[in-house]
Amino acid sequence: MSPKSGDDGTVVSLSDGRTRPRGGGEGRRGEIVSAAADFFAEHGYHTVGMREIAEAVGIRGASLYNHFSSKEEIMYAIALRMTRELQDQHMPLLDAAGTPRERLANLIRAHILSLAEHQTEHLVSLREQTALTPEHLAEITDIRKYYQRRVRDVIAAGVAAGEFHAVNPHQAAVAVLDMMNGISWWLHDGEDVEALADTYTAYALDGVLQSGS
Amino acid sequence: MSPKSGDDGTVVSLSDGRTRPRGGGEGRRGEIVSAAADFFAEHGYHTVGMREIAEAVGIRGASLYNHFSSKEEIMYAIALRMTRELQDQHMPLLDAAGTPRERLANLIRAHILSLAEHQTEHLVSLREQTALTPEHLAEITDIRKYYQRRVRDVIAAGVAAGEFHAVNPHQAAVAVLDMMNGISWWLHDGEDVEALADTYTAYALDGVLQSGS
DNA sequence: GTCTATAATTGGATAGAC
DNA sequence: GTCTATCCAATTATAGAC
Repeated sequence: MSPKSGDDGTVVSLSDGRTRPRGGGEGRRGEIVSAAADFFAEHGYHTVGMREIAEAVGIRGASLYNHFSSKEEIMYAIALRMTRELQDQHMPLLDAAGTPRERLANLIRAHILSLAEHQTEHLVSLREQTALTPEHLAEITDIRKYYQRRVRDVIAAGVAAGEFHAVNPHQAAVAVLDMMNGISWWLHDGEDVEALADTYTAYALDGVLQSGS
Repeated sequence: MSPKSGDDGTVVSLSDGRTRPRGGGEGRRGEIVSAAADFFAEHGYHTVGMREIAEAVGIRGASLYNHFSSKEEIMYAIALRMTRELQDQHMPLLDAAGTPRERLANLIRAHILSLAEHQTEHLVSLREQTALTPEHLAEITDIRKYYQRRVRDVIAAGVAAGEFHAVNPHQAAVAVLDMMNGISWWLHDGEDVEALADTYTAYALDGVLQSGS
């Protein structure tokens, strides 16, 4: 087994010809999460059975319980991966040097690019929140709220610096995030994601945040 | 039974002190749909049992089948009520006299007001699409697409008239609709809906549609 | 870590009396 | 139209061998 691969040797080919183990490098667990996310996105959390998920990764239903203690734990892993990944990768962009406008532009671009890269997981973690236990939901919600607060703060900083006209940073942050997250519902393969990111950056920075409301 | 009421006499009090039968005036069926929508919004379609819905309207689970042939038919009624209502009530606003900008402003306001009035149904019909049969989903999707096309067309008309700067009416329509529909997820009682409609109208007309992308 | 077999429960839907 | 009683299928999760 020469190129580094998943536990069963499954690999995913990248655009430059190299390969990486399927499932985000977490081995079998990552494989399961990715397969489950695809099914959940297509058919919804509750219509998908453990047997289907298992079959997709080449094992039997019962064997899933060697990796996750319940179906909900798989869903939780999806939601956590998405929210944490967005937070860990994007918050540094808001902490970096630059004007508020520049920092927000970087975040919007990064947000849309990761959303496009993990579209199914993102859609599932937005749509299937009711599948989470109250404790897990609370944890996910906290992370989301923190992310939203940070966006609000950089908008407020931009308003203070005279770069934006919006008078209500909280409401503007919600509107911009809802507009971006909506992309998860309709983005299809073959779309020019870079152009999409440019367009939405303009919608936000030269649009919503200049509307003077 | 003096004021007009539901089959069981249940009434809803309006802001001016008058009452109307609960459930949108469709009698028992409307009552069931409203109760189901509340539960679906709170806990998700699949976590809610027929027995719970029945109990909420004061009957037994089996009796629901005198009004709906299946649980999915209840969900379908929710989705159809929301999509058709938006279409029937709002398309005339786009057909009326006035500039594209004025007509779109009227639609945005009406969209947000009905969304606030029927928030739970709206959230459910957006989020629980995977609960619908393929046939019903296709029907709902067609109505949604038509609505979106009409918004795109009025944007295109506004661009042609020099009222808007957006170069891609389709993408701008999607962004504006996603931004508005996002409201369903977080709107809470006591919010000033009129002010919200004003703000979002500005986000769209003076924001996204002036961003020049 | 995966398997077969099965437990345990849930939940949508039906039958037939009233 | 509503009830009680029940069926039946599906599905999460466990037990214990390999």
